[in-house]
Amino acid sequence: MLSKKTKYAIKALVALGKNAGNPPMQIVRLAEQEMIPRKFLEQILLDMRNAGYLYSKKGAGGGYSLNKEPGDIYLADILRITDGPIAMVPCASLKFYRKCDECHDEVTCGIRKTFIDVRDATLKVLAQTSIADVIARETDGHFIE
Amino acid sequence: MLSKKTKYAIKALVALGKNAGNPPMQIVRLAEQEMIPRKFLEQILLDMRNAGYLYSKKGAGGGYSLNKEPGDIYLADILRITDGPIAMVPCASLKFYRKCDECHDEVTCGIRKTFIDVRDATLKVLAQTSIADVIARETDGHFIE
DNA sequence: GATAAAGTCTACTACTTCTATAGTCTTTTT
DNA sequence: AAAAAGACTATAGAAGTAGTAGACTTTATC
Repeated sequence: MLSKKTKYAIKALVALGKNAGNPPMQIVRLAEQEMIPRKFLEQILLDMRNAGYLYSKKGAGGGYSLNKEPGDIYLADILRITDGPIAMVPCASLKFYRKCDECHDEVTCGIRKTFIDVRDATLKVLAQTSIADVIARETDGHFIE
Repeated sequence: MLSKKTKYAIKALVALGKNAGNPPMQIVRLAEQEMIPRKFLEQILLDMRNAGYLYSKKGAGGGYSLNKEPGDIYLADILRITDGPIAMVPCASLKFYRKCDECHDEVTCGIRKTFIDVRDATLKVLAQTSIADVIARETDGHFIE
């Protein structure tokens, strides 16, 4: 399951993406608008800023804005910042590889192979879906339905 | 992340799959062989028995065996028993659908649409990979490497 | 240069879920 | 009757998640 942290992160990025062009958005406003606990959002934004996805400005008139194009921010990268590995087992992770405690021989592990396939399938979606895509899809809904 | 419960479940099914044809396997033996805490395994096997995947027999000479062909037990079904939903957000789940608390309008939610795609990609693997496949893949490794 | 408006950073608490263990009961075989 | 198994329920400890608190720093503006 996706953590709330990650959902909040995506929502915040989407909101900031829509706000592009305007003056930066304050945490408080963003929190109210997206119904995210303020202090929790604060931490999340900080993480994403430190990862280079957001630009922040202190002081009066300050706030947050995107540091990249919405089309260049992929969900896979966000998930990794907020939730860590995308793979369902550590030994199948690309960026957070770790040996599984339960695993004796990784080379012949049938479970591992399957979950590498799952990881690849998941990444095929998440590494190709950007914040811009999410925004685009928000309004699509009416036509599909 | 996959829970230990699920990993243990898969390992147990694989072991029982290999044991097919022989007399049923006792929990204690299975636990020792697969290095799974005995009482924890007990619960897991019980869940899978109640879900119809295992056959159990009490008393001397009793134990556990598969109640289906290894080729008819799919990982997706096991995951659902032990870990619940496969989708990363409840509102994108096929079998455990639930509204997301953070979501206002599900129809236009761009996040939901993306995670339905992820779910479909994941299921394409997990709903087509059986215990028999996992067993087959265990020995494949040598040739691939 | 003082004040206020922002973000930064660290620590902590409450809650929930996961992992594991314990113990008692039931069934079946010998 | 005794022993060998599984069935079932309760509980404890550990880890992770969500959220809160508060003191600190930077910047704009008057």
